[in-house]
Parts: sequence; structure tokens; C-alpha cells
Amino acid sequence: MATERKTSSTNFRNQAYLEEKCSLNELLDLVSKRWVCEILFCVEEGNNRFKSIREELTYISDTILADRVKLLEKYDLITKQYFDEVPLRVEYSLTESGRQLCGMLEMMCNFSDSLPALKSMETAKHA
Amino acid sequence: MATERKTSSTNFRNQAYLEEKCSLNELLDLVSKRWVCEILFCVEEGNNRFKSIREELTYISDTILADRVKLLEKYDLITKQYFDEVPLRVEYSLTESGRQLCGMLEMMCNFSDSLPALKSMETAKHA
DNA sequence: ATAGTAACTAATTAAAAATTTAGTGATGGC
DNA sequence: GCCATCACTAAATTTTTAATTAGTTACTAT
Repeated sequence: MATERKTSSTNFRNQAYLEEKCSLNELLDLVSKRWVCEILFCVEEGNNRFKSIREELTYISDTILADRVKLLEKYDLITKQYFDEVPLRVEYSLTESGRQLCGMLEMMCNFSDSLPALKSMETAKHA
Repeated sequence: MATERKTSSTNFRNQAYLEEKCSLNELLDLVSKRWVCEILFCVEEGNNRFKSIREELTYISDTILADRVKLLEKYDLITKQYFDEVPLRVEYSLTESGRQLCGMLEMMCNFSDSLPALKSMETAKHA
């Protein structure tokens, strides 16, 4: 998983340039990683264990889920609580920032639902 | 630029699964493409020509800018107006959807500015 | 005739992201 | 001892995305 970024690339420089210009770019880089929003929504709705999230998000793998919860914890959007049980039990919950972010994502979700351009493409796909 | 996606991959299936689950995933896939938000903000602020956007966004290339304005037009977030002049003149402007999206992105921008986790990483980077 | 302009496109290559496969530790049940 | 559980990690591979290089069109200015 952990292949290092090449800090000498123009690819890297451009991302740094954008993040410097506006922190939105950093936030978007996080929330647009695959599965991230759905994981947030799972936790928001109380589906807060590793295994149960993995089951809800049909095709996600252990590797990715572990990576994403780690990222979300790093950005202080979720927290982990460890229970001294066997087998191991860990529960995730949203932080205050996480709750705020979820609120905004839900707004965007409503917006995207109402976007004619997106809707017509959906329909085209199913046709 | 136009390398076709491999529709048989699980990578593709997972993206389709997420978009089916929630259209937010489709919208995020668009706005998180590199440079997209900054292009929207340029147009919003009246910087509405190909060349001037390219100059404002220092490191962007013709190839990428052309791809992004095409995408934004496809999703009906910007429109193009052609002027019959020489040399060729094209102006972009936000659609009503584009304006709404910009509004939400600005909200998210304020949020990300206030996120302690992001801020501390910024600081760490410059240290 | 040659060079320059704006707004692009096509093909290639480099880099990053997602996925797959195979493991870990501590414990419990058979 | 052997298999199972949960919540992970490491390494390798595949797929996608971004960047580079080299063009195009239709005209104008030198």
C-alpha cells in the first residue's frame, strides 16, 4: 500500500501548489478518495465497527478500509475506541469536525441529486 | 489524453457501485480532479478566457485545462461563448448550477481553513 | 514567406491510486 | 494441535490519472 510519493515530480509540485493556494484542495483530496464518504456515512449512522462497515460496503477490502479509517483518524474526523475484549473490538465515531463535514457532504449530495447533467448520465448508463 | 477506462476491472465496478449508491460520489469524482475547483473559481471571479486562466494557474498545461473545461461544460457547470474574432476568442461563464456549486465549495473551503488537523499539517510542512 | 496568436487535440510517458494476495497477534472453541 | 475470530499491515500488481511533447486551424502582422 505504502508506495512513497516522489517529491521531485511536477505532479507532486502541482498538488502542493494547489494545497498552498487553497486548503479546500487538501480536503477534497481526502474526501474524494474512494470509499471515504461512504465510510463517514456508515459511522454517522451508527455502523461503527470495522467488520460491519466492510460488510455494508460490499466490495471494499480490508486493506483499503484500514487505510481509510487511518486517514480519517489522522485528519481528526473520526476517533477510535478500543475495547479490551476477545475477539478484539474497536468502535469508530465521528468527531465534531466529522459531523460538520458530514453535514456539508449531505448538502452536496442533495445538490448532485438535483443536477440535471448528472441525472441524465445516470439514465443513459442504465438504458 | 483519452486512454479508455477498462470497464471489466474491479476498479471500474467499484466506482460504478459508489456512484449508484450515491450521486455525491460522481460529483466528487469531478470536482476533485486536479485544477477543477480553481478553474471554477477563476471563472466565478471573471477570469474567463483559456489563456488567462492558464496564466493564473501557473503550472497547468493546455492539455489539462482543455480537458477540464470540456468536463465542466459536459456537466453543465460552465458554458462557452464563441466570438467570431481573430485570433479566436472564447469566453467561459458559470451556469446556475455552477454558481450553486461554487457556493458550496466556498463553504467547504471555509470549513477546511478552520480544521485544526489540516492547519497543523500545513504548519508542519513549512517547518 | 515566416512567425505569431488563441484555443484547442492526439499520443506517449510518468506518477499515483486502487486492488489483490498473503500475512500478523491474541485469544477461544473443539 | 488446528481452525476460527477481529482488526489490522506489507508487498506486489493493475488500473487510472496527470504531465509532456508535438501537433492543428484560421487568420494577421512583418
